Amino acid sequence: MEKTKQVFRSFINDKNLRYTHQRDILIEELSLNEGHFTADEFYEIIKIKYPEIGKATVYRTLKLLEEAKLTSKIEFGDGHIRYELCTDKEQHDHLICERCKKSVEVIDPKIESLQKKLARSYGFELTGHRLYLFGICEDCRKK
Amino acid sequence: MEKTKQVFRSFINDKNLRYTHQRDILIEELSLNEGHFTADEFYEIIKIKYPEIGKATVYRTLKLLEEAKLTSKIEFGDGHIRYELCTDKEQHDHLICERCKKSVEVIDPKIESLQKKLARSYGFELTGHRLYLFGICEDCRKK
DNA sequence: CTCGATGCAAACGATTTGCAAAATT
DNA sequence: AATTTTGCAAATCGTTTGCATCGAG
Repeated sequence: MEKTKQVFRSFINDKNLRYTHQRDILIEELSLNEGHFTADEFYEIIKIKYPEIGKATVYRTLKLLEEAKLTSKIEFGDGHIRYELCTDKEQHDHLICERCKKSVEVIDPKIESLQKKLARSYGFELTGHRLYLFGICEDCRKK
Repeated sequence: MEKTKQVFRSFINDKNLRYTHQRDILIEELSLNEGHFTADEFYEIIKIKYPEIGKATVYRTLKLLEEAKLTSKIEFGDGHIRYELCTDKEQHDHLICERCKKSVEVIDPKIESLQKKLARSYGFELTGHRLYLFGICEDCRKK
C-alpha cells in the first residue's frame, strides 16, 4: 500500500505535477477499498467521507493513476469500465458468478503460455490480455 | 443469414411480439455488415440507407436480438459495448492490434478446455467466457 | 509568485424513456 | 379492434470541459 503511494509520488514528480492533498486521499482510499469500481462508484464512496472532493477530481485522478499504470481496467460486460489497483501480485484473470456476481481472481500459467503461442502464430507480439470466465458458483448451484 | 432471420422470427412469435418491417430490415443489415459495432455506429450505418428508421428502434432491436441470443457482446476496452452476430460457427476469441485496432477472431480448443478445468477447480460450472488478446500485429511492427 | 489543480456547473455523447400516431396481428 | 411498435424529442446517465479561484512548489 505504502509502496503504491510512493510510486505515485515519483510519477507525479517526474512529470512535474503536484502532489496534492486530494491525490493523497484518493490513492489512500483506493488502497483501503480493494475491489472493482467504476469511476462513479468510487466517487460515491469518497463523497461520504470527503464531501468537499469534487467529482471531476476523482475522474481526473483515476485517469492519472491509469497513466501511472497503478490501476488496470476491467470490463464485466455492462459497458462500464471498472478500475482495480495493481499490486505487485501477478496479473490475474476473473472468474465471475453470473447469479450472485461474486468474482474470484485466478491465475493459470499454462493458459498464459498458450495465449502467447496462439498470438505468435497470427504474427502478433502479445502485450496483454483480458480473460473473463463466466459461470455459476458452488453456493448458487446448491440453492 | 436466412437461418438467423428465421430464428429471430420464431423468437418474436414465441413472445407474442410483432415482426415489423423495421425489425426485418435491421436483422438483414446486421447480416450484411459483418463486424463489431456499437449501437450508435450501427445506427449511423442504417441512417444512410433507411433515414426513416429512428435511433430508438435501432437500440431496442439490438436489445431484442441480444435477448434472442442472436448477437453477443464484445468489449474492447473503451467502455462501449459492441455487438456481433452469432453465426453457427464456434465461439471465438479476439486478438486485437493495439496500434491499428484491427482484430482477428481466433479459436484454441486447448485453451478452452483448460478454462473449463480451471473454473471447475474453483467450484464453478462454466457457462461462457470472453478472452481478449492485445498485441502488436506484424504489419505494425514492421513500420 | 507561478503554474498546475480544484470545485462547480455547464456541456457532452451515448443510451433510455414517454407519448401520440402508425402498423401488425 | 386490440395492442405492440414506432419516431420523435425530452430526459437521463456517466464522463469531460471551461473557468475563476486555490494551493503546491
